[in-house]
Amino acid sequence: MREFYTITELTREFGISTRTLRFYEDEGLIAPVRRGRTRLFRPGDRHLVKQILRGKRLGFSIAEIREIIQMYKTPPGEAGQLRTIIDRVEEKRAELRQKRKDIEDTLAELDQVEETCVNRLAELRVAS
Amino acid sequence: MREFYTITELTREFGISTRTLRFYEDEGLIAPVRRGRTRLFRPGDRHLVKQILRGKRLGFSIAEIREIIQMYKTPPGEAGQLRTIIDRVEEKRAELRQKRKDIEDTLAELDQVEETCVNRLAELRVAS
DNA sequence: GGAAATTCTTACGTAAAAGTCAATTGACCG
DNA sequence: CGGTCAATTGACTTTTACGTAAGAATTTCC
Repeated sequence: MREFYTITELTREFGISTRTLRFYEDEGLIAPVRRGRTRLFRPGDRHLVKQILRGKRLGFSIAEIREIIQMYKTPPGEAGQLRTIIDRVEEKRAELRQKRKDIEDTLAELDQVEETCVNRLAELRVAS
Repeated sequence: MREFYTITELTREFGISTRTLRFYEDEGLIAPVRRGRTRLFRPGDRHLVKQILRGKRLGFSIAEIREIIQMYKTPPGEAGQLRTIIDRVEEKRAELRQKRKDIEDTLAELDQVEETCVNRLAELRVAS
């Protein structure tokens, strides 16, 4: 595993722009180190970018993604804080399960659509 | 099943604004009938709204939702068109399967977070 | 060592998806 | 018939998530 990635290496790997990565840094989602003014992305930063893009695909806003990322960085914290985190984790899981159900429902309806199409095609073949 | 719903009935049921429903109409996602200038939503319109909101939860844009909705309205079409639809259905399914995988991955990471928290809580209890 | 490429900051622009506000217009109720 | 409540259209505003452009500083390559 490489020690550092340049910004354009990551933009190419993930198909995003430099503007986007800098924006994510402004938003506090990633914090690459610097050599002079130039950003150096560590493997951990790269993994964060993956998680961010995964969140985006699922329709989470930057603010929501920031919350999720903060969960990943579980701080040593005291008991009350730990329980708060556990609660938030459960909330996010509920959201994700809802999305998963939405997906299953949509997939089922698309199956229906395809079946209808296939049947009509069969009818067309019989009629010809 | 009721014949018609008013706009505010639907806004209350789904927790959205009248502006939103009118916006969806402008965008061609729904087409409620009119009594004078007032919109009357039929059960079919209501179901469409459900599908739209499901799409939104999954992070689809209005344009993408419009595409999906058009698939549901499978037209009688000729063979070539039917095959085009089948192809598009398969594309959407691929997208949905990607999202489902993203969800599974995120859920797994959240499980990890929770486990870490629970373990630390246990340590705290031992130390006390 | 000079040109070309990469990176940086700063700032303004924009598309999508509504929110908000204003001015009407019916529709119903006592 | 007067009032009030719900609905409509139209215009302007806002927020999010970047795009784009300008100009300076580095770095890299021949």
